Amino acid sequence: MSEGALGYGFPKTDRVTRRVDFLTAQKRGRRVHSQHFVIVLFDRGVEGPARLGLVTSRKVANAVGRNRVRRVLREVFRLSRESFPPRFDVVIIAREGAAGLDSDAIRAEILAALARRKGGSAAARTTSPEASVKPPMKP
RNA sequence: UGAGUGAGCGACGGGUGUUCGCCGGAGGUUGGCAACAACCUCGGGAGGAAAGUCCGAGCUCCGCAGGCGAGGAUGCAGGCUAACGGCCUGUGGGAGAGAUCCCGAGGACAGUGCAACAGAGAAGAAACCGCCCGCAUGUGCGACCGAGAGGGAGCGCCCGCGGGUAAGGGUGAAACGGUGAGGUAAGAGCUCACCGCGGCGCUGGUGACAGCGCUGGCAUGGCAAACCCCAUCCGGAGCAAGACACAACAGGGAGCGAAGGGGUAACCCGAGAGGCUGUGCCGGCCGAUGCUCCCGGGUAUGUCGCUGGAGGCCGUCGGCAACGGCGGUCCUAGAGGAAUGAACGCCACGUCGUCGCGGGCGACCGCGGGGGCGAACAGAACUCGGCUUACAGUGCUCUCUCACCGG
RNA sequence: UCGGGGAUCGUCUAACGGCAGGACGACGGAUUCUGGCUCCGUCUAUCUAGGUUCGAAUCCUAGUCCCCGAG
Repeated sequence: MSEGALGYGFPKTDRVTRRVDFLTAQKRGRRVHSQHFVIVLFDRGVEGPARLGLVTSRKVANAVGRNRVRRVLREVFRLSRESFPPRFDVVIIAREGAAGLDSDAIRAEILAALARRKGGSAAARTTSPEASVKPPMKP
């Protein structure tokens, strides 16, 4: 794949697809909580793009509602790649009530949570990964 | 005329544009020995219930001579179907004013059970209050008869014995046929008429059953969604089935393990067979519980199973119908942390105001313009046939209610 | 995908097909100077919809929700 150029695509390599990866991320990763989501960030230690994994249990909604939440979360990931640090596995766990939100509310909540992480304990680590990220190109 | 209510039946379950994306398919370009990867083009990508997972099958693996039993399911008849607990057409019941709808609808003389409370009595019954007959008969009053002794109809109160009876009272969800008449001491299917029930016969029907006739006085009380009996059906598991290819680790086998040394031996030491440091040399590090190869097993993982099928639509023929035959035509989801989306529009649709035009005596209706609001239930995970449940709107039929208009 | 179990006062739990009981709690009262303890009394429930039965928490059917197990 083309090195590091962040388009708006969402190929399979940018997803967490193995159960083991989910488990290690949830076991070792850092957690950021918001009202309707839990975001787990785990540094794989290997160079590569950010990968997204989604967890929506049956408590969130019925199948249609769970699908919608996942699609919107993917859309947030896809259109706001600069907010997701490379090398990290990002697992987003939806909580009860997430299905009642509209797209804008979900986007705002996720981005706010990620920004809070940077402003917090991650400040010491500075922005070395983020610096190499090119700003998103115009569509 | 309009609005609404309830019930039933049927079909449907929006279309489309732009931008950015997703899934798998075909073709092409580039890179690579190849597997493959990236990109480009083309066309495809949720449902009537995809849902619940309640039945029935296909498919796959395991098991299997046959019989009996256990366990489970079904239960009016005939038909349809690959099959079904499904569907169709009927039969018999039930509900309703009606359109119409509902029914697990075999057996209670095979056996075992259950029925609280009330009531005399609750199962092949009983005699409480009653009614009737016979016998026995206490006490008070006592018309009347008699000269008297005494007898004594009758009335009041109290108390039996034996028998008849199942009509009446009352209890209950249910009391061993119902109503009426005759009959009787009083009563009783004791007799009769009608109804119900059973049996037999005839007729119609493939049958469930229906109609008619004769007959029995009725020993058919209820509950089997109590145990159960009878009849029929059922081997078990499920695509995480199952098949194939194969890492690591562990297991088995073979080979290597110098010179030299120790030990009876297994084996050990060792300047080292070999490995790491990208490769070669030097150097460094590790190093016999090691290294290399082979074997079967088959985990992680990958591939297959994986979608063209008891398929949809149209026509025609047979059938009341479910359905079937024939002909034509169409096929376009196949993922695997799980695609079919997001944003902004346009057009249809429904609804609420409003404006214009047309129709009608009128209540109102139709068409058009512009605007606001709304759009359900729900997401394929091997595939079919059903059932059940959820659902915005829309069509038809029937019922009822209200408002208004005309007569 | 398959299998099992459950739902009863606010909570935890009982109940051969026959009046839904108990404990804690709540409320009211008594006792106390007040509160607690104690005593007395009261209130409150069968998950939903149908069906069988004279009668259903119990039996049957459908649905909703919860819990557990197997791969």
